[in-house]
Amino acid sequence: MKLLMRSYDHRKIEKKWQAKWERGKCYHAKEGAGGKKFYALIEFPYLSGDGLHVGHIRSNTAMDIIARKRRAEGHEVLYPIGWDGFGLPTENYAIKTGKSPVLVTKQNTNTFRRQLKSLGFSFDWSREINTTDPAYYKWTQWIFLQFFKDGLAYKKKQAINWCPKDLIGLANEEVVDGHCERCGTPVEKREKEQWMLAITKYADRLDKDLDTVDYLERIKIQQRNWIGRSEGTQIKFEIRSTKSETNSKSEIQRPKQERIEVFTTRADTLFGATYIVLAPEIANEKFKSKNEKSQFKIQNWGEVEKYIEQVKKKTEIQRTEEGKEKTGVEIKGIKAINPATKEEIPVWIADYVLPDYGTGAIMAVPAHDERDFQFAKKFNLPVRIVVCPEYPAPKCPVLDRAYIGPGHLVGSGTFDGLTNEEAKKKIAKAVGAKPVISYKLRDWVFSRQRYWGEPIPLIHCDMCGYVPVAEKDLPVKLPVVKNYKPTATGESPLAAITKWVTVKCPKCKGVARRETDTMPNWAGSSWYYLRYLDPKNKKEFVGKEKLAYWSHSSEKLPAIPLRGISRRETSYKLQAGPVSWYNGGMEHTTLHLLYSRFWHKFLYDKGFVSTSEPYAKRTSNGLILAEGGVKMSKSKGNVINPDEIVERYGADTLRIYEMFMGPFDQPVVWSTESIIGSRRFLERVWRLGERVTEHRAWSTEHGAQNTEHRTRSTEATDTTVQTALHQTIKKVSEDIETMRFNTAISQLMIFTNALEKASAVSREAYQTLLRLLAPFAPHVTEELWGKCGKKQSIHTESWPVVSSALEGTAVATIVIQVNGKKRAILQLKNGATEGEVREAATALPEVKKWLGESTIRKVIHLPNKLMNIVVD
RNA sequence: GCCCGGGUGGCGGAAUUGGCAGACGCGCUCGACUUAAGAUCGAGUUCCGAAAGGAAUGAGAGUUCGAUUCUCUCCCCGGGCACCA
Repeated sequence: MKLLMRSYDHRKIEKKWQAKWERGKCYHAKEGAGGKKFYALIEFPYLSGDGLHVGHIRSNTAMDIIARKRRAEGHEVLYPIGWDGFGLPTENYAIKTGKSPVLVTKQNTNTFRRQLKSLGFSFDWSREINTTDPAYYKWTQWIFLQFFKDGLAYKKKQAINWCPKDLIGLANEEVVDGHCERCGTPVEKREKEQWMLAITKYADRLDKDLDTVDYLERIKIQQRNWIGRSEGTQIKFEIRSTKSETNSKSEIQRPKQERIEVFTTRADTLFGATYIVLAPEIANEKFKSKNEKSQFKIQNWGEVEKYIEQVKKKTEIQRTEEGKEKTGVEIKGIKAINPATKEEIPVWIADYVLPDYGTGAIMAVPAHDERDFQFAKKFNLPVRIVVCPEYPAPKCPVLDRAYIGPGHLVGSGTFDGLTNEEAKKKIAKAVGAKPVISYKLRDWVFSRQRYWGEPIPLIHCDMCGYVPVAEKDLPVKLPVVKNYKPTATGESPLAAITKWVTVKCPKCKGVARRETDTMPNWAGSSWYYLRYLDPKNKKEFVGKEKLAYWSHSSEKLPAIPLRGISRRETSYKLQAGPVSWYNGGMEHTTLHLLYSRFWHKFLYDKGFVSTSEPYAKRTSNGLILAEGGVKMSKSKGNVINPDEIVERYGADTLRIYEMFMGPFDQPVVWSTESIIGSRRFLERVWRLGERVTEHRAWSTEHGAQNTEHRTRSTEATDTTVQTALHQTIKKVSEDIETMRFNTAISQLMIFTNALEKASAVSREAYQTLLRLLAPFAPHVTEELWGKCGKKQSIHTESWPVVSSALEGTAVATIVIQVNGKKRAILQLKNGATEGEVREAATALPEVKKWLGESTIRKVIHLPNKLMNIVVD
């Protein structure tokens, strides 16, 4: 085992400074007068029983570095911390151990708080919040009621994703490959009454407004894909009973016109639509009663119904596992009329058509859609080519797969010869189709049938329906119960507590029942960043002044390309905040990040917040994987406990190590073996202090060891050190902004190496090194700063700036190439002309050798950088 | 299948308007110090070659005086979505 340097005792130093900072309230956001404000945010930890993960430290350290740099740059910084507590892991743990979730939460909070404090993050601890605190979830409930009052929270009976192990309904976002995101059990479908939040009402703005925020491009792309905006048209198909054609006697068999509307993005292929397909669920709604009333005589209704039943029973996985193998049933007795060709085409039902996308019905164009093609092949339906890549089409080929590319129209009457893009609009217009935008995004299933969540603050009265709990009666507190176990019936355990459930209706005072479903664990985190601004407010979820104060905290953002915004309507004022910079995990992109944007937009529409987006900037860090490149997990026993690393190497070393491991936005593999490098670096910085000779503190403490160094000159005369110093200031400053922490640290190491090799270590150079290193390693730099005789904290120092006078160098290093291969390096004066460089270069023996007798064809010269001499 | 990343020494990784490939760190080798080990310091460490030199950034082609970087074709790894009409 490696031994660590003894004079740098991280155990003593780190505890000492943490206590001092806390006593001095050094990192409390001051809320003084004006000035630049900066709100740095990390995702507050979920209070799992496993304690802090090295992944938390990666994200927290990054934002801590940025927060500390901003303070040094004169910003007023808010960097808060809190706890996300509700949800299944805590509840399951409580059930397993028999402890109450409240107690478990308290214990976990204490663990997390201790661990986070041991790492020296500059959090404002006076603003701690906890989503399970009634004083907090009162406002989560209050916001829910605002949704309810606006009709955006509604109850709906529908087939939902049900996890048979966790006994809980899941949101679409929580289902991964047909399995429960949490426990991996295959998800079943269940008909249940659920509370829903109408996030789809905001689909358009959630997509469009991404243009106004500075998120990593891949985050935007992932959200856009999830929202799944697509522009198309709805086309009406008339439905006729086939019997009515052959038997014209009966009036009943000549019903009023019936229509099916389909959604398509390929109106250009309408002439190739050879059948239409309904989602089974839609067919049931549409034709069941009509069939019974014999408006339409469907000859095989029994068969159709049987298929509908089969589909209902299928689980998500069964549906996906079957993959491309299509199933379906023709509805016999009716036909649809293709509005372009006026032909009668058959009507089918099949589960490859989804009930909740578009209209739940499609026109099938087998020649130009892969799924329709497979279906047509299986059921022997006609394939009609209407788009050809070449025009005029050479001859009609037999397709072995659908052609989905662009081309010119064929077999489409007067539209022949048009490009399919032109035809899209013209055909849609000709058949009176209206433009429609569809989204993949679904409304958010918002109820959970479990104990450990915010109770939904509604009361059901037989007379009045659902009535909101009066604002003065909030919060609706979770009752203390003996049994938290979920019930297999799909009812929350709260339903069993008669005393809690039975209440008076707030409206009519009759006997009524409380809603017993609770909210999903995403509720509390959808607005927590607002509560940090005013965590103790009893009257409002956030005070107006506090909100206004921090809502202007967003930095001037760099110009970001506004993708397509010119074409889209921007009728409302767009502004992002209060959060200036939010870092977190990629895994929350389509969950928490999307949900909280939705909540914020709603609050904005209600006038409660003044910005249309909550986060001006969002970045994301890669995962930390266990050695071997696998995920850390308790079951694999490869979880790194940060406590042990802090104890052995110190918080500063761990922070440096995690930032140095690799590119911040990419996954990195943990290597305990490599940590020593970060520790050695800090030890070298420590030892370097002993060579800053003119200071008394060092000379008294370490006098005996460094008499040799003290005799050397202390003047900062070494220009290479000066140049390196300014390069370092520049590089570190830039790299922090772009989150390239690994190369920032590498530069600090390079500079440290340079100082070690220098004949003398100037006080200026050393202290600047400490200031640049301080955000990364706050404790050891604070200690060394004190040793330099400073009375004030290093973390109140201003950020070093590059002095432009020292940036340029007098000497340029020029690479000399012959035929593109490096052959020599020249040191010449800055700004040497091509002639001068050429003369000097060709004089060099190592260049001469390569030039030989051959003639020079060409010379490429990049001033101060490179010369390439091209010969035969 | 579609959409994002990524592929560079024994390992983590540097290198951008195309211009010194392998910075920085880990590991390893040799040396100094030490009774010894560790720590520390010094030298070395892509491959082939004794050297001169040559080859090399997943594979192959192209553009260029010059390609890790740009273009095309393909392979592999990670992540996301997945019958979304």
